[in-house]
Amino acid sequence: MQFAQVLVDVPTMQTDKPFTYQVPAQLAGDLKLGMRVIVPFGRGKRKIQGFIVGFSDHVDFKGPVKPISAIIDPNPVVNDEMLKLSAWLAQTTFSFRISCVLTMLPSVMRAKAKKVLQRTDGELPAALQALFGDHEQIEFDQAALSDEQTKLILKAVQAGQLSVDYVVKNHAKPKLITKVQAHLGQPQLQKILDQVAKNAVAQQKLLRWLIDHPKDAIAQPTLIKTLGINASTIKTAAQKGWVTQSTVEALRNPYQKPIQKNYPLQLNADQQNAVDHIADSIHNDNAKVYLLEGVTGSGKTEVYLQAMQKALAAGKTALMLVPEIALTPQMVNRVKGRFGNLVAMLHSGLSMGEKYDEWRRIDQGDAKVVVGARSAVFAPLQNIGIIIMDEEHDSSYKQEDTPRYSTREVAKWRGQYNHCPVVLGSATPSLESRARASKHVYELLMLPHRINNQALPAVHIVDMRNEMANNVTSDFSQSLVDAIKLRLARKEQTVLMLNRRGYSAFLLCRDCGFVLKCPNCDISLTVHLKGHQMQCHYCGYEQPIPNVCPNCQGHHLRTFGTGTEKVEQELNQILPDARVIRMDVDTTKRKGAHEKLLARFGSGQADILLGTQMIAKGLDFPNVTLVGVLNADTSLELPDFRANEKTFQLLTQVSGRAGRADKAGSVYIQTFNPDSQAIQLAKTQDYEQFYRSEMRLRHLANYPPYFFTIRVTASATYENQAAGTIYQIANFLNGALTNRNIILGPTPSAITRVNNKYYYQLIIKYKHEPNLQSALETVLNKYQSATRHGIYISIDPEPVSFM
DNA sequence: AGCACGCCGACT
DNA sequence: GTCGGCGTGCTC
Repeated sequence: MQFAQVLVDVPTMQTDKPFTYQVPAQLAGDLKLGMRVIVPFGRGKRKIQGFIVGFSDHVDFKGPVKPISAIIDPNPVVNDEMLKLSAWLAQTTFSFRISCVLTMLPSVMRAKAKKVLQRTDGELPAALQALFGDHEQIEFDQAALSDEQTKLILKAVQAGQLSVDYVVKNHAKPKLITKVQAHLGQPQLQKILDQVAKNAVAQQKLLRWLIDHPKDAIAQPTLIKTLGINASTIKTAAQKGWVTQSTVEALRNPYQKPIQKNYPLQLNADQQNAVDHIADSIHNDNAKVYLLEGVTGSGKTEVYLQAMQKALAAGKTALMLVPEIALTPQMVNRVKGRFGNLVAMLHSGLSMGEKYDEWRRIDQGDAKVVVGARSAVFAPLQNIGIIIMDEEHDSSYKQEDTPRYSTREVAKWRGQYNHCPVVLGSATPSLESRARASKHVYELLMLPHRINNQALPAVHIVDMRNEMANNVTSDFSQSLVDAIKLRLARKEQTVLMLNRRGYSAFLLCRDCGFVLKCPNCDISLTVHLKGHQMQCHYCGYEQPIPNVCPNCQGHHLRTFGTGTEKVEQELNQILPDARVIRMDVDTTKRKGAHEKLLARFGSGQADILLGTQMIAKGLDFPNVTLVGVLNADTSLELPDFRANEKTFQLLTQVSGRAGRADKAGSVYIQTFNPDSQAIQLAKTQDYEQFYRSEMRLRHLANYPPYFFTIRVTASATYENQAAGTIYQIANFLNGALTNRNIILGPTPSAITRVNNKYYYQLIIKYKHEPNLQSALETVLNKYQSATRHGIYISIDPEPVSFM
């Protein structure tokens, strides 16, 4: 194997193929497939990161072949499965293979090459001399240097006084700790202890500990802390030969709190049936996809846990995916309580280092169960026995930037590769999945009953048009207020949902009709009382709330569209004694804030939990007997064909938060569209009927699941560039594709300008389109050079929204 | 991406 | 004449 095929870390169309490199003799024995290496690339001395994707004995490339410079990690970081998966992913998501490889790995492996300036010989100009000081080499960070300095440096390089070198920076460093262990036997230590000076207290403490723990290897910092001694005592002890110090890899474990063990629960007949079916596939290496449709509170989680247990019992591993927001401590404790140290967690709350450590635990085979959000679908588990995807309809499973993969599709691919079942679970499956179950592509498993046959909560629809007619300007109907008061009196808890954060959606001048907009985006600014700022939810722009109209200097500015901040204020007025916790992006930004707020609510330190849709999932608080939805219309009014589906799912999910233990629950849904299908059916929580009625609408309008969809977006600095490009693409596609598909648009995207870039899009609806893949690849190739002019094309297969 | 080459206008 | 602006092409 003289040559290696290397995927270079340069995400462009022209470099999206393996490059051939020589295997130098000194690396020949160590190089393995999937290893991360450093290679020279380009004319200069530029060095970059690459991944070995193949070996060969001959070269096809005509031209000089360079040798691989070095190996980055001692072991391969990408296995055979991941190499194949990355190729498939690159093709189906129209993205670069290297981008796919990098998304599968922890972010610390996104190495960046650093330029370093090295002194060679001769006197440097005074200005540069000052820059170097005593150092022989410094980092060449052009951004931190002035133009003058850069010029001087380039001159010095040409004159041979300096040289530019490249260092590929690797952040993926395992954390190392020093362990201490007794080196002598107990009798010898005892003898030393007897002879040691009476005032050498620290040494005595250490010796006593060593005598008590003859075998233990303890982390040095822990030993220092427990004994109250310092590092020099241990150093001296090592020099005297009492102890040995060794450096080992420390894996940061983010959940070190002791977790209460829990045991499998008794299953009801439906649950048992589901577990039996899944177990059957596990034992027969059958890559079947199951749709587990269970009403809220039907015990899906217990089915998951017991199915995973079956996989472990068969000597295999288990992967469980959950929406990011549902990774609550409750969920974590439940899984950890069942499988203990075998569990690795992957979620956004971990630091980069912690994620890397968890990844390594999985890679080394120390963790057999992985629980995590979207990106955990790439966890380097081997010999997977089951993949579970909870709340499979959740939109957070779709990655919204490149590679725009669907977690569900990746999970199914891995199911095929590992010959294991994939379980998609939901109370409100996506219509796509439910339709596939009807066509027997998936096997449908139903959990129609709640645990202990508990009744579903009673749902009341409150017609807000009547409330308005009664001249009520509050965001609360009288019936909802009465219901909350009743819970307060009974010392029960309430969950209130309003799907809009901030104080109010926009600020309007009643004199001239002016609405304050973001200077960078085509969107109105949201009023936030906290910090007294107007905020853009798209680009993060902020400015103080104006006192007078910026347009006419009038004083009649009014806020419209209630957000959670305002509701919190209203609650304090209507129910001054109620203790309210508000949970939205603004109150949960800090690390751990989410958990803290939920823990406070769970322990009864508040009466009302008010939040955006982040409170709709997975919460299980037995004392919650009332759920109020303040405005069910926000998601219904979206200009998206999935508006009904999203509304029904959200209402059903949030309703499921009420009455989960022995107390009956009730739900109040306030709406201006009480007759809408989505809201009427959420009342009875009848998913099957919703499915049937919504399928009819989708069929009539040629929408998914009857059609596949793909979105092509052109973005550019100038509006005419974006528009011009998308029209050219539309023309090309009309010629290149068969006439059996439908192209919607081109149109400006719902928010045409975001962060000073213009977005235009078109949507292709198709059933079977043989030319699609090649036509879209042609589009990408054609417009690849346009990136130089700030024009970008993006292709999104099965977008979650058409906006 | 990032770098070099190369072709044009404006300076010591 | 040469310095440096940016448009273009290539990287094993």
